[in-house]
Amino acid sequence: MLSLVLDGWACRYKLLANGRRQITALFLPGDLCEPFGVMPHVVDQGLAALTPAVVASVPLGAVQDAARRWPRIAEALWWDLLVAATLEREHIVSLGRRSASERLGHLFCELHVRLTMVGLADEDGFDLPITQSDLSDLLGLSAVHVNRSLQDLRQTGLLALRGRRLTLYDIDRLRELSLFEPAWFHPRRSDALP
Amino acid sequence: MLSLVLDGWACRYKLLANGRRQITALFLPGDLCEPFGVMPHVVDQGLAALTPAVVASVPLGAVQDAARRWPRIAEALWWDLLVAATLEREHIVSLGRRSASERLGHLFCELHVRLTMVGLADEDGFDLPITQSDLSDLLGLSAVHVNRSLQDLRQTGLLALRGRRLTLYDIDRLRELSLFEPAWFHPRRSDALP
DNA sequence: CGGTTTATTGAAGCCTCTCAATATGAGTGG
DNA sequence: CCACTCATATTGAGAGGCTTCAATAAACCG
Repeated sequence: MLSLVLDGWACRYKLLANGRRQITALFLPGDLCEPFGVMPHVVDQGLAALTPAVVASVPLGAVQDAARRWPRIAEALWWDLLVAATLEREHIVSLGRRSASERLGHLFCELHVRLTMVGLADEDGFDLPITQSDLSDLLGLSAVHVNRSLQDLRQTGLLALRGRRLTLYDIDRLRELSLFEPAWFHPRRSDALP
Repeated sequence: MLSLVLDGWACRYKLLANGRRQITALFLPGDLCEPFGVMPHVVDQGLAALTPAVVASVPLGAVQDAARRWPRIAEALWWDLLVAATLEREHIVSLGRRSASERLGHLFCELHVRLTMVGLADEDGFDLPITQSDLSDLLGLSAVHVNRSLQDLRQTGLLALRGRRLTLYDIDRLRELSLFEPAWFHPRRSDALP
């Protein structure tokens, strides 16, 4: 089954024996929950909706047929695979080598790019429908510290977060602070086809 | 180009603007540096040898031909893709939700499994040819703290590290301490084929 | 409106970091 | 075989980032 998020936010996560949760990937509207639909019986991680969500499920066989028949579909699937892998690697970099504020800033920059691509963000910002506790599980922090780092970013005048709306006042400065390098977002499609 | 490590250890890494390095994936003998050879013009990360290494390079075209002609090859490539992705996700979990000692222990457990699969480890342990500084860049820690956590593990009687040889005295206890769950290592091959 | 989730704040402590110095080891050339 | 050098490992001390626990405020929901 290939799962496609149509609306809402979802994630893949792992629950450790000691009760801690780490979110491994975040899925926005338009995202595939598994690259290529591959990865069925790998039970090591769970899938969850972070907001009410609408998800389309396509049987693997249908995906394979479509990919075989229309090269553009195969191309899109490879493209998705590449982007997802890149995001995952950047996630590792964030958790390993970025401070709390940098992680938050980097995430917001990434979300801004991704949401813009599907028409869910404008220049000023976007809707952030998940909780600070979710953010903490995504960024490997405690919820309390997420809250405090968020306040730092606000007091620096970089952003505002009221209700569910995140407003970005100075994206360039936020990117600089977060060591965000959007270069990784543009692999050339034609290279992806095996 | 699909790169295959024949001997030695290599890695994929990212260098941040502030000079910090994060290793994103570790490649042991037998590993492909890019799943399916995909990912050429994605310039966001670098490839480096951590020890003197021998690497085979296969032109992408040849890989595609082979995969098309012999299903077993395609199957193996998908298998590799799955395992690499799983390792990457587990890496995220480690960086986000495991302490320094747990990260080290988990890494050693993982390496023990992977090296055993290619005949480079026995029950007692294996050769660890990389430096503590490399370990720190892999685990998102400082080199100093890697050293101290290593000493903790030694003093607990779980392992020894003399020269380049890592000896594991009590793998079961190490796995428990590190929240290592080898379940993720056994997706069923037949599920992988798209 | 009452009840539940989420956000915010305070205080204390531990884990991990940085800086800096020393020790150990490996490899080289004399 | 020794002296020298460079990389790696180890140790100490102090600081800071982040965590935990716990309490309060604010927002959301039926």
